[in-house]
Amino acid sequence: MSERSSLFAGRVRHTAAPGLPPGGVEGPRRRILEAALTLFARRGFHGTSVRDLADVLEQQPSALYKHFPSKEHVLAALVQHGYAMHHQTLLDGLLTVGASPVDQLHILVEVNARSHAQWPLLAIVVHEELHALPEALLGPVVALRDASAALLLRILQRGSAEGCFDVVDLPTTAAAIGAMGVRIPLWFHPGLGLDIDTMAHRQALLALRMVGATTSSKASR
Amino acid sequence: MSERSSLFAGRVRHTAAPGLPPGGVEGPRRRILEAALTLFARRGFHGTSVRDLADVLEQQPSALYKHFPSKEHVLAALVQHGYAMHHQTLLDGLLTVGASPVDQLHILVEVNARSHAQWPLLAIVVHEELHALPEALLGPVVALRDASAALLLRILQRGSAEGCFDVVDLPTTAAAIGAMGVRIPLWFHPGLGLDIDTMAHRQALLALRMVGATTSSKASR
DNA sequence: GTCTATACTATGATAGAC
DNA sequence: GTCTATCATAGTATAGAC
Repeated sequence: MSERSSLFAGRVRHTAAPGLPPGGVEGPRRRILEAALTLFARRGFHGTSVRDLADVLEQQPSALYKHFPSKEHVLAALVQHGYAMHHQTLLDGLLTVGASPVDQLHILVEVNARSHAQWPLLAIVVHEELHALPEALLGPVVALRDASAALLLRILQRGSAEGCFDVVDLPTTAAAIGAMGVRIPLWFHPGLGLDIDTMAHRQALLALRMVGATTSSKASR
Repeated sequence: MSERSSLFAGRVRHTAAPGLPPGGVEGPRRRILEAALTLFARRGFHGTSVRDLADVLEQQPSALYKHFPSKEHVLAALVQHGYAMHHQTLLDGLLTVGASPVDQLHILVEVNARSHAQWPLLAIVVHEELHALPEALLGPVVALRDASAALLLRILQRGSAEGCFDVVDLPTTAAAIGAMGVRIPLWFHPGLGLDIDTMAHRQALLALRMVGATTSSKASR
């Protein structure tokens, strides 16, 4: 339980390449984003200088400014990429199930967990470096995050209204379910002998337990 | 659900004074720690300069170096203070209950939640800025954190062995329970119309649900 | 124990040649 | 689109007077 594992705090563990999900940008912009992703995840946005980034890329700092107008724009692109991918993942998951809140919560938690486990560097940067974005770059990005949160809240509300959930307290429960996913990059890694799909499935079971809905057509191990 | 609330990410919200729990240091060192706490929580360790800190204190940067040998030592003192207070809180809580794993899990989650809700600035700095500490200052501090994590794990293991818990998966469950507490400073605030004790009690209920132990002598609302 | 003054380095970003 | 060279500022930390 040591080697600096952590249920309560920590930072990123392994430097899984590529780190950045496919899609969106390509070419030199992508190369820069991948390098920045690793550095920001390990040392933080303010802990990473433009020179550090240029060193990893084996380029001069000035070369980066042909692709991004500032260091902050690099972070903004990463966060945007992360939230967009994540939100799309949630929507894709929801499309695979029916109208049952139980099934919807199950799949939402499952794909959320898979997403965080599969792209831990991106999850870290998005969650822990967002505060470094200036207001101007924050707005568009936060809208996507709020949309994802709203999905969870709506499912919990519908499940309560329909009587299939027994939700103790909406904000506390939603926050607990969200927290479970967000923290994945800080403790989960392949070396645990627990594969991503199993872990994701078990998080879904935990979420269903939290809302008092132990039975699910999808929950049968 | 907007105004930048956040189930999935965020930063600190309100600047509740004093922010730093009582005990330990006093005098000028304490004044410095309190100012640093607010700044580190809001802008991060690397996002805060010694000049920023001196400005808040209405002193010259050089004055700080009579009390701390470096900026990193200020962070180390904060993290140490935070982990020590937190661990003591957990132990104090456990002393108030008997040998039942159900009661022990209940009280552990409850006092953990209260601690995070009451000292959100400190929790933020401890959890999100720990990575900025150099190895030399990290060791002693991390030992306390691991001891706290071990308490939770042992309770879960005992409860499983005694048959009062049905734990789906030890690391996943422990991480989920820990995550729930760690994220409190990012969404909970007094303005929600949910007081600390109620929220803490409900987190304890959620934890008991996660381990399949819905009944508890302390859990009766 | 605080001040003024300053050393020295690192930082984000730009200019202009190729 | 990358390079060399450089600017202006901000960074951590120290020296020495009071």
